[in-house]
Amino acid sequence: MSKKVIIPANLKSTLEKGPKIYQPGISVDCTIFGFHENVLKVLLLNSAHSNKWALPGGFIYKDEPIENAAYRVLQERTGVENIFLQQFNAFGDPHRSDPIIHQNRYQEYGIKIPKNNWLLQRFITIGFYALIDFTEVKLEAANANEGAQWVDINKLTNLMMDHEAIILKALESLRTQLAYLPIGRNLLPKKFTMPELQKLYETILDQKLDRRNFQRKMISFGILNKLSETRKGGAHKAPFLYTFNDKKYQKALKDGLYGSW
Amino acid sequence: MSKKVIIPANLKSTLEKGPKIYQPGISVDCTIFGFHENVLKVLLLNSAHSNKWALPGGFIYKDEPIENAAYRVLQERTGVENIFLQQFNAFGDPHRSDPIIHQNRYQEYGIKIPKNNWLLQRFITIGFYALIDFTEVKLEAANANEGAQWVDINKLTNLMMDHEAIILKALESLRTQLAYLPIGRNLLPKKFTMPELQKLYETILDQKLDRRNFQRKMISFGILNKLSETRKGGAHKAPFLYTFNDKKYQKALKDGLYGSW
DNA sequence: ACAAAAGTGTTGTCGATACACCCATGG
DNA sequence: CCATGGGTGTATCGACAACACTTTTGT
Repeated sequence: MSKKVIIPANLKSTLEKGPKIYQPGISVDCTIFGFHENVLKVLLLNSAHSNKWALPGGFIYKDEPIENAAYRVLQERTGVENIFLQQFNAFGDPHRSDPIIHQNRYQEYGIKIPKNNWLLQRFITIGFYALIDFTEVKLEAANANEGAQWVDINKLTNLMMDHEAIILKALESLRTQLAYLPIGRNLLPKKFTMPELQKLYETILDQKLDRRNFQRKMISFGILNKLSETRKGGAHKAPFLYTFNDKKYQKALKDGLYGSW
Repeated sequence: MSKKVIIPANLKSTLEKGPKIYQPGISVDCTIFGFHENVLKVLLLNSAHSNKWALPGGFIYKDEPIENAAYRVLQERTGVENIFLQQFNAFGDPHRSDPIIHQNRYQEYGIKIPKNNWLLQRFITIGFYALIDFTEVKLEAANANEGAQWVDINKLTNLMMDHEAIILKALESLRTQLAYLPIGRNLLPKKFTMPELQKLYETILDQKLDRRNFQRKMISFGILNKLSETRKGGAHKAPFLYTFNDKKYQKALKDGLYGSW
């Protein structure tokens, strides 16, 4: 897992006070999906020194629900309010966390982690995935050495620990959910066109879909409002804009797109 | 969560050595589904004194994968080998575990848990559900005060902490999986009849299904072997027996019953 | 005017549903 | 011999996939 936004002064205090204020041995990690220029991306942190990518993650305060901890991480990294957040799996291989990673990270600031410090012990992480409107995120470097960046999901490389496996599992879960829950509400801007929505589906599913059948199906779900405006400025015929019908969207989130058996 | 099979002598050692051999603050809880006499049941433990039902659960050894811990719990309670085991959710409300429960439990053996003992702290539990062939389970009382019993899922009452919520979430997950994964392999005896399989589905889904359509659909999945034997002894026409085709069943477990999009 | 993208319509196929009939068995 | 439950067949409906034609827009 990774840590919340910190400055060196806080690092030391985390080492000492960590076990007192956090649940020991547990973390949350968030796979944050965004969609931009027809590419599905994941928000990752990179450490200038270690040259490894990491999922945004954090610890859980002693009196904090797990979901809140995940939400806190998202807020810190993206500042976005309207987020779809879903717990999907716990990762607990005994050797998934590598003490050396923490050692190196602290080394960058000239700090040596004492032996047997809680940070060096085994961590079980609870994985969440989040869907976020790319256009609403303003990336702010936590500090000079740690920046957040969007990374193409098909170009993942050089990830820390088991973070790549976590992302792949998140994607798998997202695909499964796609089959019976509406998405897009959090991945697209308020107003969007049908082709944009279709591209999103095609990207997540990694598969071409028929333009007309897709449109009919989406409309049949009854969660869209068709606007009379069109998206001007494209090179060709202007497509209509849509918004999600919030009420019906929420209902579909609860009951599923197809109702029950 | 609950603890593994223990005798009083072990209770004290758990208090002291617990934090050294187990991951602190984390447990696993197993919702074990069985099917018998057309009723879906869950395997629960009851404490003679506390008069509360609890899910079989346990702790995770320092060097043990989470799944192994869950499997260990299943083995201890059921002795069954062929088990479908699935992680489905982590439960982490800060106030879900109640120190008084542990105090009372130990009180039964005349032991008082020291203040600040690890057992009294917050626990996050990782929920698994298991599907088990009812006929293969031999319930053995762990000790005089703690017995395991099958409880009708529609008659849950007086459960410990958040265990009822965990079971309901497990059932919900099971229903969802039913839509795209084969089940039954672990819930039914080797040989079974189509009406029996149907009853299983109807029970899990809590819904009547058409006899003939159900049969056609099941056969179309291609995971069944029809035997030439029939189930004699019933009051009416003898139904054919089936077995699962293990190879194709495993394949369906991987790829889903409908393939991918 | 034309290429490229978007809107809209039609048809065939396959699976899901609904129902009807026949067969076997125990009482 | 009849009530009950199980095996098998068929008609219909609807969802989905495949495909064609028209409309709009920028260049």
